[in-house]
Amino acid sequence: MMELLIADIGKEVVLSKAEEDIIKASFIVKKLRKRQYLMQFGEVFRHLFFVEKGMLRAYLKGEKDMEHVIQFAPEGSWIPDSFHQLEDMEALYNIDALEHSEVLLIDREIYQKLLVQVPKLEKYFRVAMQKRLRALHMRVINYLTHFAEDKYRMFVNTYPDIVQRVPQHMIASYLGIKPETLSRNRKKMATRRKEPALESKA
Amino acid sequence: MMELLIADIGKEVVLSKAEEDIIKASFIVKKLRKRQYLMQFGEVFRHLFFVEKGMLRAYLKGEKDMEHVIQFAPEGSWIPDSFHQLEDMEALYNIDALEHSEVLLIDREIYQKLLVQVPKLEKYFRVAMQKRLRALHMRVINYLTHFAEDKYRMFVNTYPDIVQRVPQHMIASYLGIKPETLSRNRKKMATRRKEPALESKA
DNA sequence: CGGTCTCTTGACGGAGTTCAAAGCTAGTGG
DNA sequence: CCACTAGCTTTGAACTCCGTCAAGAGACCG
Repeated sequence: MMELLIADIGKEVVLSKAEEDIIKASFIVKKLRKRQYLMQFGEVFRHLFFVEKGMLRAYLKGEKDMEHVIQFAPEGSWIPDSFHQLEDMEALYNIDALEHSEVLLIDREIYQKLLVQVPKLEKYFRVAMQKRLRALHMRVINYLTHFAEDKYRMFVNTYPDIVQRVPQHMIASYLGIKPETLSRNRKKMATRRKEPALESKA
Repeated sequence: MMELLIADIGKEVVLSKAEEDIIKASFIVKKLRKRQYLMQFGEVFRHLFFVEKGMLRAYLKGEKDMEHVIQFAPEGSWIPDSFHQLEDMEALYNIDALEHSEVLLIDREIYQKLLVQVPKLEKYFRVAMQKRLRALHMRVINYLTHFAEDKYRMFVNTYPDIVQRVPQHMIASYLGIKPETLSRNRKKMATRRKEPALESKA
């Protein structure tokens, strides 16, 4: 229980057994079945979430119920996109489970207390935030390189594991392209790899 | 001198006169003329920058010397995109001045010391980082809306001041569209506003 | 007043979207 | 355990928005 969280923190700072116990006591475990909501647009959210097992997704709905995927959160991730909203506030998006998942919840008030009890966590969270900033940055840069094919290629390189686990149309949504376009591009990429040089006559 | 920085910090935390002085002593003022570089791709950068006056821009060069604007930084901003890289590292992009500007530099080692001397700055910087995360988030969401016109409209709503001060082609670059496209869209938007209903015959 | 920088406009081509339909796959319930 | 359905991927054809290339006009600065 909570091994992944403890391990993730352990990558940044060294925890005593006592500190581990304090941390563990601050979280609540919640199990989600596939498709189940963790949070919905407009709710006031009082918690931070760590994905211990499975995969979650943050997304919002645009025109004609178009879904825009904001973030994929496989086990080991914080969601939403860590901590950029610590004040009380209505959620800007929906979060649901793409697989049967286990999520660790921490109330934001308890989170504040935890930081006082185990100050070295400050560093852990600051680093997590920096990682997210960097990732978002790379994503923006990715969007600026124009072609859909390049965007997809970059996504596959960066998140090979996620590609295997989520439906294609959600990746398309994350990249800001249509599922049909992604399907066609994948085909193009595949055939190109098979026939690097093409004979004009047999 | 440094009024804007002190005022910006003052919005988050209350500073004593002594603390103000410590802060002021930690920064160096640098004046930049229009087009002058503050930092170039590949340099190891040892400083954080606060824009006290004028406007700066972070950008990178892609294929065929295409410039991609990453960030606009008017007075009151930190650049680059605050703090996601505090370790020694080569700059990922160029930063130059779009107007005659004044920038406050702080060496990263001195920055670390400053945080120890004036711990309440931790909060200021954490909040600044959160603001950046949120802004980047909104930008990603903006990219997901397909049409160039929508992207531009959203930019104008979010940064009406910047629109007035920087060349259009840089805004186009920031949005990931071509200057020609932006020009055409602006025209469409303008004419549409002038003639909401159109007579088919005179 | 000359050069650079910027914005505009036109014509053409190409990448991506839309709409529609059919084939696949996997989860669910009988 | 099979059958059925709902969700997902693929494919096609027509169309649209955007990019490319090119040229010209206006604005600013030295």
